[in-house]
Amino acid sequence: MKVIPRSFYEKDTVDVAKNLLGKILVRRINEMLVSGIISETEAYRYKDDPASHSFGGMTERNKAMFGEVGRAYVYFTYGMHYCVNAVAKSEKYDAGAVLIRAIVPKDGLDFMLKQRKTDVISNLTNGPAKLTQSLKITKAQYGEDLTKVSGLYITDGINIKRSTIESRPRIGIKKAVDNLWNFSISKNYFTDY
DNA sequence: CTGTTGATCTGCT
DNA sequence: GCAGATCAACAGT
Repeated sequence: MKVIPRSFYEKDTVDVAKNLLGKILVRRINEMLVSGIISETEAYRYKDDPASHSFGGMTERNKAMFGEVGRAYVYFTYGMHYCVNAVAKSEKYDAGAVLIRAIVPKDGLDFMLKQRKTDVISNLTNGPAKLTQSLKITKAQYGEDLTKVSGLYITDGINIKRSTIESRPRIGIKKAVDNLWNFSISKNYFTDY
């Protein structure tokens, strides 16, 4: 599997969100690999996106969104949950990131089950805070380079046809509801597979 | 400094 | 369907 180069992330945040579907999110802990196929993403942009963390300008928490593309933006929310984003933006914007909302478990099932303290595989990584728990992603991965084989990176995966991508309003968002920036692989894609 | 709200999930009702 | 866990940003005092 080839690691995805930085140039992949130097495009419009919304396009990168779509392109990330089907790619593999890989977490390396010591020599062990834990990974999954990215099946749902959301785009968060900048001044034109009131729902984005970066909308109000740079803060200590969101500064990764203004930094180099192809890096991880990890944030803590609701007092107990972490979520992962891949920093991605075109030259037109100073900030932007793609939230990874769901993956399909691939390698390291045992580890994930242990992390989540459950035996229901379908409930392992089907939410943004669930997948970070399964892959043991925390603030320690803040700013990690996703374009190199490091503790956290993204590689090539399966090919997704453009027509099998579904768009919806982003989940749990009240602002900018007209932006259909939640992207997922149609369930039919997996049942046919 | 204080109170509210949130890109959430779990467990109970 | 709702409370609880309880951190960071923000608006208001």
